[in-house]
Amino acid sequence: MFKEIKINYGSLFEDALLKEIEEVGVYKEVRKDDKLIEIGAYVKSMPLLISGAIKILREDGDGNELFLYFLEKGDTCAMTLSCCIGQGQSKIRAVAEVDSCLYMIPVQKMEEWTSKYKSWRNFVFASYHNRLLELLDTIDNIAFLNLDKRLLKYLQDKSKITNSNIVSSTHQEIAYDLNTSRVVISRLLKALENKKVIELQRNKIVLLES
DNA sequence: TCATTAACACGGG
DNA sequence: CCCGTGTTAATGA
Repeated sequence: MFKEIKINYGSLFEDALLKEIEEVGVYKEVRKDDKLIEIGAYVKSMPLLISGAIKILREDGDGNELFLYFLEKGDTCAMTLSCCIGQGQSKIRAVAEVDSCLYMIPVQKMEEWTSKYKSWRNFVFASYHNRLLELLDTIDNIAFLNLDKRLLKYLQDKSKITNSNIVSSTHQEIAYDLNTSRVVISRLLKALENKKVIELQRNKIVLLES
């Protein structure tokens, strides 16, 4: 299983670091909808994503969820990084979007590697950078785009991470992620279908060629 | 005007 | 039958 690490991270990390990852890392497989991190949880290890995709969600005081972004292979969780530095609790929830494979690294190693390996520092900074850009993009979406644009982007994101133009979600699930009601999603999806952008089926949404 | 909530009918598995 | 879907009416921001 370690060769998976090498394939996805080999170009980023020097051999000595790869060797350490192999020694202390724990390989883990998760199924779709498995919860990886709960809000308020203390983070004990940081994940290196090898395959699959993780959905990152925020939650308001009333328990309403809001989709933030997806993590894909080669990504790590920036929230975890910040938790490790500040010893804090997670502010987000992480749920496996599809069956995924991870390498779990104990947080104690974080600090050690940060001073020891240049490539690790670069990786951490790059991860922060990417997450920040991703978040800005999401904020733009929420603040400046109408819900129909947001919905379309959500579908396209989802299609991208599953490498398929078929999105298997119910209208209700989408409504939860975008923090709105199913009626609205149904109506907007219907409108998109009329515009020949998508095709609707039960439990399935087919994205047509654009 | 547009979202939300509740309610209802339709239909496929 | 159960659940996802499509629609409408009432209400509110």
